[in-house]
Amino acid sequence: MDILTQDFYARDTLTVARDLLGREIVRVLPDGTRLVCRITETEAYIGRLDKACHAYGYKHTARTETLFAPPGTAYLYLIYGMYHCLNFVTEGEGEPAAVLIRGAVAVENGDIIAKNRFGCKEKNMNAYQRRNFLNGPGKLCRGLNLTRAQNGLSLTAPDGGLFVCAGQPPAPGAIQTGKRIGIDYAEEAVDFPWRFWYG
DNA sequence: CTTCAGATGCTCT
DNA sequence: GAGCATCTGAAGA
Repeated sequence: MDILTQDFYARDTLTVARDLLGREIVRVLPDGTRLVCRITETEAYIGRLDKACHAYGYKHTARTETLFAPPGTAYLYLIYGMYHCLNFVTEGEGEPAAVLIRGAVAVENGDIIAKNRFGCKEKNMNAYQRRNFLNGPGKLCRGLNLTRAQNGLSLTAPDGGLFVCAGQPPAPGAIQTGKRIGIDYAEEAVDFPWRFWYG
């Protein structure tokens, strides 16, 4: 198992966001079951200069403390009262930044992920469910059974039950870039092309 | 295919 | 009290 180390996350956030495409998120359940999915869509958030980032202007609050944690830390928070978003902390000492995981495809134990999402087996999903399986941050967290209970976990320690493996990154030419989703409040930052996807 | 309202609770002012 | 890095189901074109 080639688990990505802290060096991977301790880089420029835009670089990490691109480089995370094709990588595999491994979620080890308490009973040892491995839920695995491949990352297909990411977004970068950089507190230093990005009004869409929770820690814009180095703002410290109870929620943003995780963004100041070492690179390779999982940042999870509750959104709209009922969904969760999974991020990976990037950059380095004192620089609050992270990559939001917006989309993925199931690789291992898809039946359990499908059960978390729709209460059925992967094979029994209808066409609409297949198309909308893990293509959103809230959907991904629901499928992998991730909540704020995992906030602050280290992604570089295998015993945490959440880490990322090397996987198979796409060819650079296959990566598409665009504006981020759902941050209309962020003034000039709404136009930053910090969303990456492929496939 | 599209738009649209409602759900639901934490976070920050 | 206002707003939120979302999703779903229903209804219409």
